[in-house]
Amino acid sequence: MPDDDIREIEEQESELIRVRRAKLEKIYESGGEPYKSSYLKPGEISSAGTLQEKHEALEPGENSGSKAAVAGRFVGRREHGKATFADLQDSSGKIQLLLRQDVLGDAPYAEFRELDLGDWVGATGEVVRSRRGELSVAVDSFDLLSKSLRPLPEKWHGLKDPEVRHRQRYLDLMMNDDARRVLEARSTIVREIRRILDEKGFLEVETPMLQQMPGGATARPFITHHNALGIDLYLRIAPELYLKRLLVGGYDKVYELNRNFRNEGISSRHNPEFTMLEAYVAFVDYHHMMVLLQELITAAITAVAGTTEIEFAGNSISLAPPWRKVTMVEALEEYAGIKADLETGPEKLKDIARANDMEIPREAGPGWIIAELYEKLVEPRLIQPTFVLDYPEEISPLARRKKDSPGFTERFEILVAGQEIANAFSELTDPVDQRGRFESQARKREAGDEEAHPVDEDFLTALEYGMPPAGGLGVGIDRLAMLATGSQNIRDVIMFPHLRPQHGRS
RNA sequence: GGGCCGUUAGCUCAGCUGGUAGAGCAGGGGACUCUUAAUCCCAAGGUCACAGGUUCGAUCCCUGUACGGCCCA
Repeated sequence: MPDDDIREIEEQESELIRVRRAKLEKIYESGGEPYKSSYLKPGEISSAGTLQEKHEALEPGENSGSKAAVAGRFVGRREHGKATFADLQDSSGKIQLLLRQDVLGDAPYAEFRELDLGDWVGATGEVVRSRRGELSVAVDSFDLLSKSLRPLPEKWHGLKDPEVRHRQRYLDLMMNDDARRVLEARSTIVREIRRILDEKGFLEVETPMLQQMPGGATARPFITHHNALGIDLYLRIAPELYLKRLLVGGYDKVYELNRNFRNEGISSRHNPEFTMLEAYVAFVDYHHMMVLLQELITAAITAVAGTTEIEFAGNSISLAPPWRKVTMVEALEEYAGIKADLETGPEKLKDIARANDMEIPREAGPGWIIAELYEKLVEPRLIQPTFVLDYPEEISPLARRKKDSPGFTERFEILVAGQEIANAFSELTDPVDQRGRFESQARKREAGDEEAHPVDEDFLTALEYGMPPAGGLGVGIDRLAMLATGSQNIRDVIMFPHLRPQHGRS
């Protein structure tokens, strides 16, 4: 890059950045290295949290007599002429540095004053407690580990702009304890779920993300392309059909905790890629999956919140089991005052739907209308954890039919705070029935329903070899993390949520 | 997709039915050896998101666009 261009770019930058670049140049000119390769040896650096714990008993004004090394981002400075207090932040918290010109020497003290907030710094010295009671490292030596060229967001109000918080998550993590707490809570949930399933003898597996036929859910997929094969592939909308193939293969407890991709709108409750737990257990039906789900969800929430009693969007929610069970048809009557089931007759159902401002696609049958009424009128009102049972067959092409309840399946969802948290059913294992379901989905597809399930011959072949009776479940991990942390926006529980591309920036 | 709201200094925010913008923090210079939003003094910092329009004159009024937030579908 010609010098002129560099100069032009620098002129466009703010004064703040230019000052930092000048300091960087100065360090190079004096033979310094502003980007070190390492600091001390592993184990020699103490975390802020460890020091705070270890020296808890140290009295204000008292010196511990023991030396320590710390390393972190330089985030605060209070200068008093020949003495300076500084704050270092590491992943465990903050620790104060106390620097004195008479201890450090004139030149190093002046050098420290050249540091900018945001720089990574390492320091050694005696652990002391200041007269005002703040645990501190009385610095006898320090090193600049990495120079920061950009100014930090404001120290007191922090970084609030949700757009910057999500686009530049690293700033959010630096500035907002709450952002760290929420994202770490998500990690806790995932760890807890894995721990429980592993203890129960489940096998964790990974099945294809790139699929030739996107199945296992009703949703529009992302399309991608395989150059060598010359074919389009789809990012999976669900792992379901592959996990079931593993049951055909003889595994009796499998799970996958991984990403799904659905090509739909982005909102405070939808990210195009989201994390889902899917688990399958051979020889059980959906009643068993209710017990398992209750255990998983209460354990995950408790691991984060310490209790099953949580607050969400102004509601007090008790997740203590057992949770209430209600069928979809019962719920529709109880919460919406609508008496409707598959006996009601298509014309009457359509009248009810229209009376509730619903648009009815041409290919929609009675089962679809009932489910849609339920979703629209009942779901938002299910605040306390509720199992909603027995979904119409029409919208459940992979679930087993419910005996004595024609047109319905052994399927349930868990609703908490008006949101679907989990979905489960007694799996359909009958290959002949499954083929019929696929075919009726295919007819919907032909009639214009882009989300209808395609006929998957390869999966049908697998089923024809025999799949054991099984219960299966899916849990939306992002939704669960929202619930556990009281986050009302899915973007707060995803490290790097999808945002629209910005104009004029790469 | 629709409605409402927002976008002003690096960050957090003010800005009066229209007269070319202010504060705090951060940054620069100076004072200060126990502060923790340190304090005090001085100086500096702006394409008021972008593009049009109305007007003698627009951060302000109007239209459109981009991005974001909330609500609805």
